[in-house]
Amino acid sequence: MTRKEQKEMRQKQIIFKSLELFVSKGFSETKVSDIAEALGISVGLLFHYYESKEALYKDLVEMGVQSTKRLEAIKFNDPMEYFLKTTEELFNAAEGQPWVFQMFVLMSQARRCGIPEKIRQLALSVDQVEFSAEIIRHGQENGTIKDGDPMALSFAFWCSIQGVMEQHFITPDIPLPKAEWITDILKKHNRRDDLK
Amino acid sequence: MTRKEQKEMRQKQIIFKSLELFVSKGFSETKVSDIAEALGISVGLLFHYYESKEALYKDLVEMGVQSTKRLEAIKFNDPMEYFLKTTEELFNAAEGQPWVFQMFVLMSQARRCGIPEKIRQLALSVDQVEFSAEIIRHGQENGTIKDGDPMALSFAFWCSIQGVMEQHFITPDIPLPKAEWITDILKKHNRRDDLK
DNA sequence: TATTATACTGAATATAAATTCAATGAACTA
DNA sequence: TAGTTCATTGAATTTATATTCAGTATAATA
Repeated sequence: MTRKEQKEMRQKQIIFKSLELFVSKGFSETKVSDIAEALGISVGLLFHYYESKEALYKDLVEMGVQSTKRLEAIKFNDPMEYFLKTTEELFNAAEGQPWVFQMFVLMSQARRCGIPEKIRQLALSVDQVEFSAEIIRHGQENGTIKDGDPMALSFAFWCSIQGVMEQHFITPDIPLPKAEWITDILKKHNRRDDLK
Repeated sequence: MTRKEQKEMRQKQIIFKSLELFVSKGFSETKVSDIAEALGISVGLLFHYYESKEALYKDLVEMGVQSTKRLEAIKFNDPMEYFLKTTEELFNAAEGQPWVFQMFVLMSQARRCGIPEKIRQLALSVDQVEFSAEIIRHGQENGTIKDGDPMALSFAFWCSIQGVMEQHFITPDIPLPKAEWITDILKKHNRRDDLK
C-alpha cells in the first residue's frame, strides 16, 4: 500500500470511529485511549494524525457544518414537501449510512456547554430552526401549515427530529417513526372538531 | 440556625445546584469544584455530604425515577387526554419549577453510555415508552389515535418531548411549542386528502 | 462553662487521562 | 543500494480532577 493511500485510510478510520464513539459516549467520556483501542492502534499514532483530542472533535464539527448546509439545499415546491422530504431523508440515512445521522447527533452535542467554547460557537453557527421558520411562514400563507409562531413551530419540529435521532442511537431496536407522524407537528389539519 | 436545619438546607442547595450543572454540562464535564464554587463552599464540604461525585449523581437519578413514576400516575378518561395533559403539565412545569424538567433531561442523560453502569441501569428501569404504548393501543381502538406500531408512536412522542425539553434548556429564549402541536404526532386526523 | 460532635476549610494526595518523546521499521527517493 | 521520510509504538511526562486529611469554628449537650 502506498503512503498516500495508507494515510487517507487511517484518517477515515479515525474520523468515523471517533464520530461513533463521541456520539455514543460524549466528548469527555470518550478517552483518546478508547478511540485508539477501538481502532487497534496506539495512542501515540492518534496524536500523529491529530494534534489534540479537541482538534479531532473540531474536524468532526466542521464536517457536520457542511452536511447541515447540505440539508438546507434540498429543493422543494411546497413547504410541507420540504419538511417531509427532509425528515424522510434523515430517517432513511439513519438506516444505511449511520454517519449521516451520527453527525446530526454530534452537532447537537457540540452546541451544549461543556464543549470548548470555540467549537461550540462553530456548531452554533448553523441553525436549522431559523432557516426553517422562513419556510414555515410560506406554508402558513398558503394554508398548508398550522398557525402559530413560526420560530416555535420550527423549534418543535427540529427538537423532535433531534430527539428521535438521539434516542434511536441509544435504542436502535425500537422502530423509527414514520416521517409523516413528525411532520404532523406542522401540518394544518382541516378541522372537524364536531367529531369530538 | 439549628444543626438539623443547616444540614437540610445544605443538602437541598447541593442537590438542586448540582442538578442544574449536571443537566447543562453533563456528568463528566461538571467538576465537583464547579459545584462547590457555584455554591460558594469548599470542595471538602461536598465530600462531607456525599461520599463521591457518583453518589451525588445517583441520588439525583433516584429523584428522577420518583418523578417519572409520578407522571405515570396522571388520571385520564381518554388516551389523547392523557398525552395532552402530560405534555401541558411538563411544559408548564418547565416555566415555574425548573427542576421538574431539568430532572427530565437528567434522566435521558443518565440513560446514555458514559455514565457509570449501575446508575445507567437505574435510569433505564423506568421507561415511559412502553408504558405509553399501552395507552396508545387503547386510543387506536377507540379511533382517536392514528394507526401504526404503538411502540413506534410512543417512541416518536416521547423523543419529541425529550428533544424539546433539552433544547429549551439550551435556548430558553425560543418559545416552547403548544402542547397540541406535539400531541398531533399521535392524534388521528380525519382525512380530507382531496384538498391536496 | 467544659466537652463533644459536626459543619466547614484549604492544602496534600492519588489517579486517570491527555500529551510528548525517543526509538523502530517500513515505504519512498536519489 | 543508501539515505530520508514518515507511520507506528510504548513508555515517560504533565495536567486535571476526584478524593483524603489534619485542623478550625460553631452548635449541641452535660
